Amino acid sequence: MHGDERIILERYLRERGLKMTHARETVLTAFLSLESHVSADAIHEAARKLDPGIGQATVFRTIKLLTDAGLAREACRDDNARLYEHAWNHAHHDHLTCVECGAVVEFVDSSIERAQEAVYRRFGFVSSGHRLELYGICPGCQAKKANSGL
Amino acid sequence: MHGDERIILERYLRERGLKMTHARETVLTAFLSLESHVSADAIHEAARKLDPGIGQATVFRTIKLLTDAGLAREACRDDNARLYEHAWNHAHHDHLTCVECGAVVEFVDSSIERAQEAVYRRFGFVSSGHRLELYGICPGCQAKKANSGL
DNA sequence: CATCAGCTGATAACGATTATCGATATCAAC
DNA sequence: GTTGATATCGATAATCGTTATCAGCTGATG
Ligand SMILES: [Zn+2]
Ligand SMILES: [Zn+2]
Ligand SMILES: [Zn+2]
Ligand SMILES: [Zn+2]
Repeated sequence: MHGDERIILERYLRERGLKMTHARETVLTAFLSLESHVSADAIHEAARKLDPGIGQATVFRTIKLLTDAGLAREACRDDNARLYEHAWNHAHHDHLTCVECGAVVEFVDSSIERAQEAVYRRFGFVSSGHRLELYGICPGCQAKKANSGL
Repeated sequence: MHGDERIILERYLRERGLKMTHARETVLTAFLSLESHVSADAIHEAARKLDPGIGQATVFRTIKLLTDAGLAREACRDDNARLYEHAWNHAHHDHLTCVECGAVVEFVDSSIERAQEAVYRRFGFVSSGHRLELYGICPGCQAKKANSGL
């Protein structure tokens, strides 16, 4: 499991004279064991279950490596903290977040993606990525509100 | 100039037993005098030119009031810091940012906006706003790259 | 005048991230 | 195996944007 990601990271490190170490492998395993959008703190916690000696600084450093290697991606921000998600074999998608309960729906909408390409062309830009976050109230929270309000 | 915004803020404050003070008026004027996307620090700097006694805390507090009153809106984030822009008589728009030089183009694309509505309907959410940021390389930076690279 | 709530600026506190540092691990060259 | 250069580690301090705290001020009310 997660063999691909390990190989990707190993190659990324080797290509710039860096080393695949136990700590980095532990952080990678911890990150891959978590789903959806996780904070550096959550990754640290998961990593310490595998090896209690892993330090917080190493987690931050390794997250940066994972991001540069294309294995992680900054997904959004939980108010103050950055949240990361898997980027390898995890196709591009955007996020629809409930402002009441925090639920997150991942979606892809091809007509949005196409329209974005048209915007790039309109202004002569070459695309290098985008971030789209829709905010709203999910069906569950709508029902809750309707019940309490009526 | 800026009479509308002043009246909006005054009413917002009065409705909840708060007061229109000199410091708040100064911060509002400073904010309105700046264009595009500004940090709390930039607003503080502009406010101190009007009244050197304005404190940093007051700027943060007033920005929150302006946001709640509908006069300001959190536009994006300059890495770590939040950036604000005018929200009154300043129609909704999204941002196209050059990752090389930092230039920002504001745009509205009705087909993107419509497609977003369709996403809300698809998942049964009630919309409460969205944030779309496109990143790319502007024509100027493309030319610069082509010249130096060739 | 006395009171009371809101407001102010300075300062301390906070939390996420980054930089620093001495100690340790790695590994090629000798 | 020894050496030495370099990378890495975890702990800790430092940074930086933002918030909370607090003592003094202001302006209205009675
Ligand atoms: Zn997208
Ligand atoms: Zn996601
Ligand atoms: Zn939009
Ligand atoms: Zn804008």
